[in-house]
Amino acid sequence: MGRRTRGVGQHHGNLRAALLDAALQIVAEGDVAALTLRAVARRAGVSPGAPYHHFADKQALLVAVANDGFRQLGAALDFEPTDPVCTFERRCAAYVRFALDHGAHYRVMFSPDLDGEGIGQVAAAALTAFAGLVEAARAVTPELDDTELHHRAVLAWSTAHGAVTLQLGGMVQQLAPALDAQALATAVGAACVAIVRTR
Amino acid sequence: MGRRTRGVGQHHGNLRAALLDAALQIVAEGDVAALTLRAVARRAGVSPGAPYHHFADKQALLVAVANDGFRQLGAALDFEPTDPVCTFERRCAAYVRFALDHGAHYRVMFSPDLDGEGIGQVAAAALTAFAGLVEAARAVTPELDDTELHHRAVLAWSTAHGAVTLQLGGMVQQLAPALDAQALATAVGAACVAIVRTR
DNA sequence: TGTACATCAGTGAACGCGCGTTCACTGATGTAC
DNA sequence: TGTACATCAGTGAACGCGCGTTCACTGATGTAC
Repeated sequence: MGRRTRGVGQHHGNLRAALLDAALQIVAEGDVAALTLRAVARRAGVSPGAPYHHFADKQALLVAVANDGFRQLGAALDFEPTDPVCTFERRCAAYVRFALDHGAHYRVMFSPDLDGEGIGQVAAAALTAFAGLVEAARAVTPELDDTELHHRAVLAWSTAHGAVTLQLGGMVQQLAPALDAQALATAVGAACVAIVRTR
Repeated sequence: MGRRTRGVGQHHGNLRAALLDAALQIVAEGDVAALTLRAVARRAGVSPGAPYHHFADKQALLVAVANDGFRQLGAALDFEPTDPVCTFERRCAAYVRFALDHGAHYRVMFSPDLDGEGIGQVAAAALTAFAGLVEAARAVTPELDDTELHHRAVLAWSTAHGAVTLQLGGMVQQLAPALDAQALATAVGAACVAIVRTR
């Protein structure tokens, strides 16, 4: 259980975590396309076969990264609700802030390369996050029926997700240089409130 | 210039266009990751080397698809302005409608795989599209300064882009089954108006 | 209208590469006695 | 405290594959005379 001397050619100690870390580093530097199992192993200083002692295959590694991300996102959005509008606004802004602070995680979480087994888990995690958004919206406009509430929540999520995607792609920087990560998060929060309250 | 008999082993006639078509078909069926030059050639019924008579390399093919998409998007958004609010709303909705109707195009247009030469062209096209959005927003709220106008336009674009991305990923279908493409476009239009007008 | 010829747009085989995955192996670790 | 042994978590070589790209080639097309 304790640290061991990192002598040549034997056990690593905590390779699983190191592989997840390495994966995030790779995504942070290049795009998701650079995220190959061999590159991850290389980055972790380990042979190409080593990851298979911790993950069934490449997909399992991707799924683990995504689940990790959704877990952290859940934690980032989990704070005591206060005033309904304020809570909803903060939640939306926190979503954007988290996504921009954890760009690599976020990219994997929404990567179209996520496929096969275990993706159900990931989808469920995304759904849970969305449910939180719906509930926060319900507190703001309790008079709306469930369908309308879901529609508004989809629009709010679209705004947050779109802002994150455009920013991570470097486009916001080009179009509105004054909008840094923090300002973007705040602006998205306000926009989401406007969306839910409109009409 | 006329059609020729498609006899074995000779000229194709209009391979360039056929390759662009094939690329779109492939993206429409799988994800962008399935879009390999060899797959495109295969789909077009041609040898792996043939595309090189029409495109310098794989990137050039991607760029051509993206430029094609932006050109068509520009056309879809180019209609006579009427009432400012109505025009802005219609433009945003038309953006979403176009993107969903041309999902394959859209995916390539915003693919992170777009790199290298010629990407400047694509970026310029995206910027032009954005400028149109800003102008439409300016007509709605002429009292805002340029910076604030750009910020609102970024948020509106985020909403449209996010909605398209989530829908193309199949997530909207899961979260709000009643929101089909048309309804989503309409809802995004209304949301964008709310965003630009807010405060 | 024919003929010679340059050009164009294909073919198909080949290249080197990095990928995901497998597998026999090996040395370190932890446990039973 | 030692010793025998099962297990664990690595190595590194190898596999087959599809990729992007190149290249010598070839047959069809279009033009000059």
